[in-house]
Amino acid sequence: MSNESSETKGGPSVEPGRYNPAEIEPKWQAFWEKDRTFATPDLLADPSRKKAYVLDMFPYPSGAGLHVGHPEGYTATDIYSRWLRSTGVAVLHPMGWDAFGLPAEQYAIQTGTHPSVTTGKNIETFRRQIKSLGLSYDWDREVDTTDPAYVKWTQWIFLQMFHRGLAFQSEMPVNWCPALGTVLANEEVKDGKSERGGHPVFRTPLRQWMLKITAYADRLLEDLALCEWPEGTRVMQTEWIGRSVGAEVTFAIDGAPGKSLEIFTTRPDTLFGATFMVVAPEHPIVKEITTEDRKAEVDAYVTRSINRSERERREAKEKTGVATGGFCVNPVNGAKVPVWVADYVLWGYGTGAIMAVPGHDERDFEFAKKFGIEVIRVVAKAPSEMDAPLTVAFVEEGVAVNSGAYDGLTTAEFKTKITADLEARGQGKKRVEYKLRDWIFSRQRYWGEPFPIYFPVELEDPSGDPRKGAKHTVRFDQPIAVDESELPLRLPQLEDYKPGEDPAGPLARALDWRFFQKADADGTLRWYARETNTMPQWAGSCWYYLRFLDPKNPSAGWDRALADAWLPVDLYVGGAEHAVLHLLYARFWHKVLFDAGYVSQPEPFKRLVHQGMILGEVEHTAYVDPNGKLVSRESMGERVNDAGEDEPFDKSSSLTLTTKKISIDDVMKKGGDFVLKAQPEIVIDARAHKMSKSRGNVVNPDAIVKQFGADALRLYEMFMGPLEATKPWSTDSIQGVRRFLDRAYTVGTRTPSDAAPDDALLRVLHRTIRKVGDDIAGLRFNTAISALMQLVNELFPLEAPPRFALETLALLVHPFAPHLGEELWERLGHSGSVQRAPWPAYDAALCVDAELEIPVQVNGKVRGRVKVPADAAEAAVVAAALADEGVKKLLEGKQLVKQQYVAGRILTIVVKG
RNA sequence: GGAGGCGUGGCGAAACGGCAAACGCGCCGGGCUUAAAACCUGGUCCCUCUGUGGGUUCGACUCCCACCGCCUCCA
Repeated sequence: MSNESSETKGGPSVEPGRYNPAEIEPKWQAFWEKDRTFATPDLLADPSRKKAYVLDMFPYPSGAGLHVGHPEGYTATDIYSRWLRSTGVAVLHPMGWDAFGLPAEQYAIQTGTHPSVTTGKNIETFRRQIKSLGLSYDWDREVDTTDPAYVKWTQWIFLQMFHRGLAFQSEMPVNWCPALGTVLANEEVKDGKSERGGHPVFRTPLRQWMLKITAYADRLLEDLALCEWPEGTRVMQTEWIGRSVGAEVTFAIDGAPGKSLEIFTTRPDTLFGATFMVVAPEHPIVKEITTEDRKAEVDAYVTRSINRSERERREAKEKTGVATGGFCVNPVNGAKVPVWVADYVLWGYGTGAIMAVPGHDERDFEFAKKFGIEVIRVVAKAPSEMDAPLTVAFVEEGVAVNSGAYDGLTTAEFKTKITADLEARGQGKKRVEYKLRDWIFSRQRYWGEPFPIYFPVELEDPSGDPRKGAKHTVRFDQPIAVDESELPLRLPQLEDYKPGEDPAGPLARALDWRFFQKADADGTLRWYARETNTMPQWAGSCWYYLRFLDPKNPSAGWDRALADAWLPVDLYVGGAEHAVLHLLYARFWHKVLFDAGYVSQPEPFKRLVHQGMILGEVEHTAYVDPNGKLVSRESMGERVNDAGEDEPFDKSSSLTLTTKKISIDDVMKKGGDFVLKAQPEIVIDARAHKMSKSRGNVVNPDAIVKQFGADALRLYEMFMGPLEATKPWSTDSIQGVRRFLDRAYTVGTRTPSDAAPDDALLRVLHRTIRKVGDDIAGLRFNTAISALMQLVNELFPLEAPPRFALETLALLVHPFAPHLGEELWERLGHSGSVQRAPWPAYDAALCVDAELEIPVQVNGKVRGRVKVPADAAEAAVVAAALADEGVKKLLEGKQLVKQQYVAGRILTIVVKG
């Protein structure tokens, strides 16, 4: 109600009787809540009804609150959902919180506040902010992954995997970061340091829970065909799984009858070019094969390598390795080939051993060159090039050369033939290998789901108490599942959340929680120890879309009948940063549940869309050297400074440059560049950057809602450009959509006339109905809004617009600007939500103008325009065109070659002579 | 280095292979006002002009090839 200038600074002031979002938005939000307007219909009671499950990737409720990127995807799904509901579809559109995670725990470490308290507060903020946007979620279905009632079923799913042998323990060399007190995934480690905080990371073997995602590799790959997903995302998943077909080949070890080395290769056709073998430093054969004289060097190398991370080893610029002194025998030609150990071969992939073919593999070539090993060409573009020297590895396919009886075969033929031949001789077989590894599923942290697993404890003194330090051994090799009736297994309260230097994690210190006694079958009390690792943050988000189906069910994670009715998710919207891991993990869990009979759809998410990133406002920056001299863009280079950061420098003077913000008023366009008005020879940068605290260009949605209203924020974010595109923010442009809402309100609240719309207006209305509906279905919200703007511009001059026009406006605008839509609908005399009114229908015949102006093209150029009735036949259009002076002149004395009329669009005539 | 995407007015953008620039921002003028903002109203020329060069086609922003530049992800 307040229109004090201090509160609306920068935004439009509100006069009485005008559009005032501060008044109508809370009003309708309260109405929806009371009216339960967005309650999910009971699909089981009405199984024939069309359904749509519309889902947003639920957020991690961070302390920073909502970001303008969040409303982008949320508004898109909201518009889609509201539109679907008004067309009679049963819609499930829920929201929840992915609330386990590191920040709350870090905060707890610093302040001693329990993470559940921090999490609760953050959720409250997020919920308030999201509700202020007028999003049509069914809030009765809200879920929180940290809620014990939710954790219960996360643990239950884990047990299903455990019982199926899909969850197992393994000693894994992991990325252990003592500072963070956790094991990090490979993608969380950059250059030997943690991505978060930059703490050093070490390779160390640690007992870990693993999930056997590799067992599903083929199905995860194949079923991508069922996913209507962005091409890029499907490609990324495919590459992440990394299926490759090749052969496992057995190389006998020279001088050790009966002993052999198995290698995996995708290029068995290059076997004749194998001039050495390489085994991973972890390979057990290293010990057996290394000769006495090589032992010291090999041992030193192996020790050094094992401490390097896999990533480091893969990315290493310089190949390293040492010869073991041992030899293998090439099964195809009996040649003796030396065996090397080198860390560019990874123990986790294939068999941890390769045959090295320097002629046709880049890494092998590099290695051979460095160590002076022979390079043999066995593939060539043509047989005549069999002796062409190799200056780089020839990795393409071609025809076989120098390969005995196989010479002349194409790469593909050779692969098939040699694989079959090796198999017949028992020296190899076809093998499929994946880049995908099993998923390291445990974290040594507090704020996560505890594993519902415990282990027997063996005491040196059977009457001792392990909680009081009695000597004991935990039998990790005998994991026992917590009985389902005892779920959820809750986290203990702790005073101290710090991870500490013990990789077992903070839960290991909760002795009263960790150790407990239980009676045996014969009645004797025995000690047990709980698992002290917790699950990673991914766990909760792997199945939240299932809990939304049945969020309050105390006796099951979800009801199977509800899953059958609602799945799959019809539209899933979220950031591209989850293109690989979250989506792959969730698909994996889903398939496990599918196999276990808890869901009957093979894939969880049918149509997936990634909303584009919203960047900060465009900034104009000039480069300045230390003497204050401006340096033009083209003489600027980038280099790495002593601190290891990229920095700009002047290529002519070599001085380090700093950036200086330039006001748009001091800038002008020259050619394709922006230059300073005062010094046009200085080219400056004009671009938008990612929003970040350090850059100070973060836009807070709360402030925008306060200044312009939620409908304006929603509309602006949808009007900026295509949903998937990266777009720069512009506060100036919000004024434009706010102005539109203002005008829509002004015209929409005029007293309607009961007269029917005239023909022209009627056609505009029908065309707009069609356009807006089609665009919503295709998620083209920017063009739908443009059509609504045109409609309002059309209606604005009318003092008393026809009632039909105003009702159509209210109905069409409501998915985008729901508060305004409701207000207009109410002011037109309706009671109840506009959401319950049916979406207007259009008449296709009324979607075109009665009379069209058809351009006439002669030899590729538009030479005239003719007005014809919309349904005019080709002959009539041609006749009209020939009557056109300009066209007639061009045709005189020429010979007609071709004439084509594209109905309603264009008439094209081609003449010669 | 690889994969995916994108290059259209001063800016965000629009355009089933068929009138390039809809819609909005900004800018300029007029009205209202003592004045300004807001609001209303009109304008935003010229250049066949869609990153560059080729090709397909009666016709290319759109399809194909090459190049240049930018972004994202992976290495």
